[in-house]
Amino acid sequence: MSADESTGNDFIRHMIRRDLESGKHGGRVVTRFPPEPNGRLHIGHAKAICVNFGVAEEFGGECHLRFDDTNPLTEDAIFVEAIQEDIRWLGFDWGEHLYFASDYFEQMADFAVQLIERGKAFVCDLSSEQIDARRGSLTEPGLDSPHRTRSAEENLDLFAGMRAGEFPPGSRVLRARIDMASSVLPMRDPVLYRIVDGAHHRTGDRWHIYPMYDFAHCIEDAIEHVTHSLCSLEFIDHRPLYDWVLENVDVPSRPEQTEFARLNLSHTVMSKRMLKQLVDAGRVEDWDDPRMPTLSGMRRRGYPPESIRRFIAGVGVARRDNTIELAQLEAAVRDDLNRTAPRAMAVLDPLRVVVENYPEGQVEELDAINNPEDPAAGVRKVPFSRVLYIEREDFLEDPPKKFFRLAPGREVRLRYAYFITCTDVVKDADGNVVELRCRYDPATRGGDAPDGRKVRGTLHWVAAEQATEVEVRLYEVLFSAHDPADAEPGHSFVESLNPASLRVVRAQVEPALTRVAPGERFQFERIGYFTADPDSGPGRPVFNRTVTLRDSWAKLAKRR
RNA sequence: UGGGGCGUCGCCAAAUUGGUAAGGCAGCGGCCUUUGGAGCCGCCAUUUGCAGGUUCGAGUCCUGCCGCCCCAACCA
Repeated sequence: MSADESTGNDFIRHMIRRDLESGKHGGRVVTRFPPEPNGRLHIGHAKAICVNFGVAEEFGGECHLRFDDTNPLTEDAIFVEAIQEDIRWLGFDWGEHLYFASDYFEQMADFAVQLIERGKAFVCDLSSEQIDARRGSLTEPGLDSPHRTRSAEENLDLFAGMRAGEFPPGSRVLRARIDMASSVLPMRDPVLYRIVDGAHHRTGDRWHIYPMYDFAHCIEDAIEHVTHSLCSLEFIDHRPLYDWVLENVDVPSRPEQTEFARLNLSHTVMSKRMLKQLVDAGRVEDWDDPRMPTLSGMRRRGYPPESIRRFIAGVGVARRDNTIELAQLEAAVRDDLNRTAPRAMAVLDPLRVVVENYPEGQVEELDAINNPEDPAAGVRKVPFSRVLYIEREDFLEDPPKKFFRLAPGREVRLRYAYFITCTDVVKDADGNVVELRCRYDPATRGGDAPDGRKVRGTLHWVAAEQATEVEVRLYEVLFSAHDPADAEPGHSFVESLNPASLRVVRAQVEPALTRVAPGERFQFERIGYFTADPDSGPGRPVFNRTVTLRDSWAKLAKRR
């Protein structure tokens, strides 16, 4: 990953540098991020956002946030707000440049009239099914509509009728007159306008006709004087139509479309349809469930926005299909959190330890470093007393080779506290270990042995009396399949949902972890990074596991 | 199948006008360590889908194959 957030040498930036040198577009750079307000943003959108805003920033241009709200049937104002919140959170600012496609409806209708007057568009009375039947196939040309040769006067009259709401939805459309035999399917007399019944979240019932993407998008770009219209690869077949519309209508500028490959992430799905299905079926809590690849989900999961930007910069921008390993995203998240997250101790699966030679009733306040990577983070006090909790998996009665933790007769260090030696193991009637009896060495206070003796293991711990029990949500990948969307024929992507994607435990945490605000991020020493969920109450935090620490012991143990 | 896009290390991704294969993630060794974390050091493509050709020289040019993805919504 590069030091700054831009790779600076992907094909798009090369192109823009070339354009700047040649003076194309008057030496200006104007990009845009054009979300449709019909769902929440996900990590795939983050790439488009970073590319568009990033490029504008780097070349002294501007990036417009434009809602592509041309389909009132699927869109909703609540997404307009949510999308802005997510983009701001990611760290981008569109300044004055907030636009809505719906604000251009009047101009678009005028351009449609221009096309009609120029004999480039016609009103077609065919039904959707009939148009479909006449589209031809990949190898066969389509059939001309019987209405293709209507006079401009008649078309103008019919279009005015459509606009006035004189015809029912589906009864007529405005189509471009291009070429029904084109090998480029979007050029086969594409629909430009359809009649829609239903209120638009911004224009209400003012309109009865709505423009299609291919007609609307290029005009929106042109109206805003966008210079570089960057979109995903799937639109490459639409570029001839994008250019055709702009050539046949009197637009104020000539934007240029360039396509790049969208982001795919392993172990998740990126389609809005599938994400919505997970929400609707209750497979996840909501769009912002911490397991979702949505920006709101990642925010709640504890991913710092900076880490997402670094991640996007690290994977680059190119034209080939790609699926990035989840591990790469997690590496970016760890890299950020390692530097910024204060450390604290929490025991997720407590095992009681009694330090037999420690005075009953005594409590010591020991110094603990808040962040070894950041001296400015300072130190805090951690209480130590006779009864403690350690992680159950940090003790093994019969330890294998290379297990450096606690075992009968073995000495380990309690981080920032003392060396302890396990002297006895207490079991219940079923033979389960329920308590450890240990002795401590008073000379090792703070964790250093004055005689210089070494211990291999250092354990995190918590003083039982002073600890608070809290809820901790342990997340894993949502899907166990590498590419869930690529399910076998006859099978659904939901079948590869990971049943262990959420596990809730009750943990014991040190005092520093009880008064935290939602969104605060911590490293639980030796375990992973956690963040306080919005579900947290005063003094009653709920923690989400953001990502585990790298665990070379787990790797070693798995190998044997 | 017509059209289009793409094939460089397990996953991403660089490589000025052809000049002799960056980097990141993952992995593997080692050092260091009061987090089995972090950090540090080292290893990890005689080779760019395949086969030919041009050239002193090809990932970059030419020819022919092979493979993957996208397009037949009144969605975007």
